[in-house]
Formats: sequence, C-alpha cells, structure tokens
Amino acid sequence: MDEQDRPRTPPTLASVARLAGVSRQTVSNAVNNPELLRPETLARVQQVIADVGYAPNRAARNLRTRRAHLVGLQFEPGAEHTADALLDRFVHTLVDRSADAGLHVLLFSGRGLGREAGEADREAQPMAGHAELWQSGAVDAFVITDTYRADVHGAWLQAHGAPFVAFGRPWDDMAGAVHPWVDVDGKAGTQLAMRHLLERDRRRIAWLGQDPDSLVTADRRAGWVAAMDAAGLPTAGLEFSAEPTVAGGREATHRMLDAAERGEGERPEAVVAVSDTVAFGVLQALHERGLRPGADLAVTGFDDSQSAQLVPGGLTSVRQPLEQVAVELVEALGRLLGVEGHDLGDELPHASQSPSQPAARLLQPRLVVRGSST
Amino acid sequence: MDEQDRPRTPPTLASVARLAGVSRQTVSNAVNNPELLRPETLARVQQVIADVGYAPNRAARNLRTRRAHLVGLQFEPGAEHTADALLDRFVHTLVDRSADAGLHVLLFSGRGLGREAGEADREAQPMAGHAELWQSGAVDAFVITDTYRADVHGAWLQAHGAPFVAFGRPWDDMAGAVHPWVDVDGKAGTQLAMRHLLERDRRRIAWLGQDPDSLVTADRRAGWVAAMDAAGLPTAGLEFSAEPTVAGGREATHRMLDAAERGEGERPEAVVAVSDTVAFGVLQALHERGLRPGADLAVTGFDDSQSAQLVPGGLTSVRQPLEQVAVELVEALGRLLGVEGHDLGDELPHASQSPSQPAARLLQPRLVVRGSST
DNA sequence: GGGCGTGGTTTGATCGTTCCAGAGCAGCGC
DNA sequence: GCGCTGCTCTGGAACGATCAAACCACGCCC
Repeated sequence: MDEQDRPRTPPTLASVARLAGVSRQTVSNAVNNPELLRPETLARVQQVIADVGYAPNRAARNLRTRRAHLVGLQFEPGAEHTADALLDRFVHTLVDRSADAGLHVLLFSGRGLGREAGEADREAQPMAGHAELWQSGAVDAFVITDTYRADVHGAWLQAHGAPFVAFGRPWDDMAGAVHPWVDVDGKAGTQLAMRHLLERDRRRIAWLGQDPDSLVTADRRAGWVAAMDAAGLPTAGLEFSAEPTVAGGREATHRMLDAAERGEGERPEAVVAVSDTVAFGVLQALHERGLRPGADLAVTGFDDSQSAQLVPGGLTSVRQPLEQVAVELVEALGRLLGVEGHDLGDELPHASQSPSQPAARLLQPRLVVRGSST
Repeated sequence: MDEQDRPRTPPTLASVARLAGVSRQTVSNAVNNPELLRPETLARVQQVIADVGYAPNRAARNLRTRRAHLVGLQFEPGAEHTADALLDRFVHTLVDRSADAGLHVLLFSGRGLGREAGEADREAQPMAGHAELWQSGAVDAFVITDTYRADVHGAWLQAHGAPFVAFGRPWDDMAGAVHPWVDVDGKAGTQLAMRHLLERDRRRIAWLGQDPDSLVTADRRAGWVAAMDAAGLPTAGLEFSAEPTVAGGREATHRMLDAAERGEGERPEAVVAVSDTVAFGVLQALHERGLRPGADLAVTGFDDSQSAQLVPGGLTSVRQPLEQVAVELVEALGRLLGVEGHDLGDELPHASQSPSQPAARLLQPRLVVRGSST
C-alpha cells in the first residue's frame, strides 16, 4: 500500500525484466503492446511492475521515439480583452483533454530560456521561445492563440516544419491554410446580441469598438452592420470608436451621450460593445452619470468574462465556447501527431475528410442574457 | 538569415563536431563550459553551431543528466475564489521567472495521462498526476498552490523524495516544514482594510466568511478580530457566516440587513468580506435593496480580482503580491535544484541561512482603495 | 520427414548527450 | 633529459528506452 523506503535508483526496464525473469523487450511490450504477450507472461510482468512501482523513463523514451509528448503554449497575458476568460476556461480544458491524447502542456514565455532578454530582444526575435523548444525537440507541436500575430507565428512554424494548431483564423488566407484551426464566429455572436436587442424593441443601437484595428474587431462589427441592415435600420452616427480598454469604453460612452445631449441626434437605446472590457467602460460611464444599465441604456459585451457574471445586475454578453475550442484543438492535435491509443471513429463517422485538407472549424457562440440589457 | 531547406535530420553534437573538426565533447563543452576551450577553438565551434542552427537535444540531455528542467504545476480551477487572480498574474510570473532559472512549467490535471478517469478515481488517487510525472522523471520538482490540501500533497511528495515549493503555509507545522514556502499574510491584509475603515470612522464593522471552514479564512478573520479588539470595539453580533460564493455573500448580506431592520441591533456601517467573491455577493444584495456601496455601507474584499477593478465604482480590496510570490518560489526552486548559471550572491548578502532550514516567507499584501469603501 | 508459416520472446544496435579517464603537448624547475 | 603541472582536447562508456531482426518451438501440410 505504501512504499516507504524508496530505492536510491528508480526501477528500470532492465531491473523489472530481471525480477520477472524475462527480457527487456518483453517488459516494454507489456507496457506498450500488451496484446503481444501471452496472458500469463503479461500478468507476471504486470505484477512486478506494480510491486516495484515502475514507470518508464520519459527522457529515454523521448530520445528513442523522437517524441516529447509535450505541446508548447505561449503564455503572454498580452491580449488584454481575452486574458481572463482565456486562461481560466480555455487552458484548463486544454490541459485536461491533452491528457487524454497522451500529451502534457508546456508553458513558456516569449523570450528564451537564457538570461534576461530585454524587451528589445523580444521584439527582434519574436520566435525565440518557439525556436528553442522546437529545435531542441522539447515539444512535438504548438498551440497558438494569438490571432493577431498568427501569421508571423504560423509562417515561422510552417517554415520550420513544426506542427501546430491555432485558436483563431488564418485571416490572410482562410481557405489555403495548411494547419488546423478553430475559431469562434464573432459576426454571428454580435448578431445574437443584436437579435436580442431588436426583440426588445431597441432601434437605435450603437457600436463601440476600434475602427480599423484588428480583424477580430472587424469580424464582430460585421455582425452589427448586418443586423442593422437586415432590420432596415440606419447605422449612420451610431458608430463610436473606443480603445479596447475600460477607459476607452468609458470615454466613448461619455462622448456618445454628450453628443446626444447637445442635440446631435437622438440618444441610442442600446450599445453593443466589442468586448466585455469595453462594456465595463460603458457601465462605468453610466454609473457616473446616474443612468441605469438596461432601463436607460441596454448594454451588451463580448467574451462573458467572470466579471460579467459578478457585476451587480449582470452584464449581458456573448459567450465563446472556449471549452469546445480546446476540445477540438486537442483532437486536431491528436490527428496531427497520430494519437496512440485512441480508437478513432467514435465521432464524425459521416465523412472522411480529405486528408490533405486540415480541420477548420468555426464555432458558434451563444448569448448570456443578464440585467444590463433588460 | 533564413534557413530554407531544413535537413531532414536536425544537427547533432556529432555532426557539428565533424564540421568544426573537433570531437563531440569539445562541442559539448563549447555549449556548457565555454571557459574550458581555447578562444579560437570556441569561436570556430560557435560559428558552426550558429551556421547549422544546432540546439542540444533535450531528451538526450535529460536522459544523461537525469534532469528534465521542468517543474510541474497542477492546474485545477477548483478553488474558485482565487482562480482568476491566480491564473493570470501568478502563473504568468511563474512562467517568466522559471525561464531565468532554466526551467519550463508543465501543466497537468489531477488525473493521470491515461484514458478518462472518473471523478471517483480522482478522489481515490489524488496524487495520480503527480506520481506519474515524478516516477517517470518527467519533472524535477513541483509547485503546489492548493493550501487546503497542502498537507496531502506535501506529505506524498516528501515521502517520495520529490522536491517542491508551496504557495501557502504548511498549516499544521509551520516551523518544522521541510520544504520552502511562500504565503501572504491574510491577517495583516484584513487589518489593512480595518484600519482604512476605522480611519473613516466606521465603528460597526461586520465580518463575512465561513466559520470553521478553511485555515485561510481563519487567518483573515483573525485580522478582523484583532483590529476590533485593538480599537476597543465589540464583535458580538457582527459576524455573519457566508458560503464562499457570490450567492453566499448575497444571502448573508440580506440576512444581516433584515436583522437590522427588525431592530435586532444597529445596521453595520461596513462589511469586511473574506474574499472578492463574497464581496460581490454583498454588492449584489445592496444593488437589490437600492443601497449604495460606500455611502450606505462600506465594503471591502480580498484578492483584488480583475472584477474588483472593473465593477463600476470599484471594489476596495486587499491585493496579494502574487508576482512577488512567484518570484520567491522560483528562487527557492532554483536553490532546491541547484540553479546552473546563476551567480548567486546578488541579493541577501547579509545572512547565510542555515542550509537545513528551508526558505519560508510571509509576504505583506496591500490595500487598494476604490469606491466601495469611500 | 522436411519445409513453412506463426505467435511469443530474445538479442544487438541505436537515439544524442554527458561523464570519466586519459592522451598530447607546452612550459617549468632541477 | 626527466618528471611534473596545467591546459586542451579526445575516445569509450554509460543513461534507459524502442526498433529491427533473429530465434525458437510448435503445429500444419504436402
């Protein structure tokens, strides 16, 4: 039940083999290909393995098989608006599911292992972290999440033959992507929020987000445009540029309401924000002006951050299926690396995808309605 | 500048040696002990290394040196009230600093690598994940963060000779701990909040937290008791039990205010909550009753979660120095494993700690004052 | 009865690195 | 000239696993 005096040197394949009276290879097979052994031999070996608490040495196995059974995940809280949600829900599911595929997740920061690399170095060598891990064979593949720099990362990884999957579309060339990717349909998400607001008879619905900025922003904004068009509503004068921060959302809201008070058009009845972060800026501005979210101005966010649930009254928000994203990414990873011990064929028996065509999935978000829009 | 046609097989020590006209060992020394080589030899070898883009194979090195250069971090968002803050700030700093110590962080979930282990299995074998990693030599050490189960984890790791550092006190035996640990002084944190409230002439200050529950709770509560005693204020009737959830905080607040309205004692002027999560429950309850945080009832939380900053008006909260915790844990880890390439002696030249006594640090939090208490 | 396929097991080689012992060579003192 | 020390550098032997091929019964068939 308890192994008190651990031997100084851990058990090895050879030591187990000696104890079981078989050869090394037989022990190896007992671990990796049990069906090759005669039942009685298998039982005997397994007994010894259990007795001495043998576990195959990872380094030796990795060396021989040229597989580290590790996937690298760069961990920069850089992208502020996705940070909280991403780390908690996405990473946890990723870690959990990776275990099923026989993989562990290795976290690394942008700069390499060496001594302090300045910010300048990091700019100069954005792939230092990836390069180090890949060239030393420390990881088998990467998960990249930063859709902004997906092109840079993707290009480098592809050029160096490193397998990877991406959370985020390859914006420049969606059809021709050579790597699997999973993303959430931002346009559809915003349309969900719009439908909800329109159903509640809001007509003048404003958009808060940065104009040109990122493609993620453009995607979400497209949902607002499409919904307004479909409802036959004008968008003119209803778009307000906001930095992707709380302060940006707050400032834009004040600007919007000031304009209305000056008589420049009617006050909007609702605001659709590009992110929860910006939406919280809206809530702050309303708070400062003594206005009530929902009653005086409906507000929706995007990401369904933890804060959206916690804020009194609640913030209506578009929830990304981050868990599902993680699940699908791990599945793609498994296919990419050739999952061992995973009898494929459980799901998706319908179509055998063209093997040359990597998986590409656009998942649908859903709307979580709370007090800020009712 | 760009290596277009990657050779099928990556460069090895031997291939570099051949190109440079030296032996394998010399190349190895060029990488690990440059000072052993004659300058001109070193330059020649380094040139070849740069040319072919050689990086030592991690698996081979790990096998030979019996070091994985990886630390395991169990990643369960279990402890809800610390989740968001912990993951973002703590883990990021941990990853970043570990790189300086030549380590990477490996994330794993409770259950082992195998196929789906049910919840029951996890209960039965709480150390399955740790055991697998340690026995296979996949990691050199662990970082444990779950102070509740620190005893269980710590005991197992210690019994198996696995090095580890802990974020959290070894509650049962603080003085006799055999492992380094870093924690935040919860009592002092609450006292900071109390001093702030007392300075603003709040006298009837309530405590919201679960009675016996965790030692973390008890620690924080002690600060409330001490501050009330020191100020000569009674605590009777000012303590309200609240489940460590938003709902728990909300319910307790309603209970508290209902009692006051029934004339059972005067209404408290302030509430000190055991966590931000509970504090958000308080804010919700106030919202529902049309009361204003700060003006009608001062509220303070604990953890300084992202939400505390985002909620309109802001939530006054005790901020844990999570970055500092991570920094000190990595330093302890480095000492434990014998950091290579880290000229110790920069800091703490004052006293050479007794080598048998592991590092134990209790860090001081600080108070972030926002609208909920002013 | 000899050749042959087959399931179960063994043997030798190999993955790429570091450890260890020692070789070669210069300089120095006697 | 000899031995010694110190500095460079070299070759063989691990580290612990898997791969590929060989080996050995054994039963089957012509």
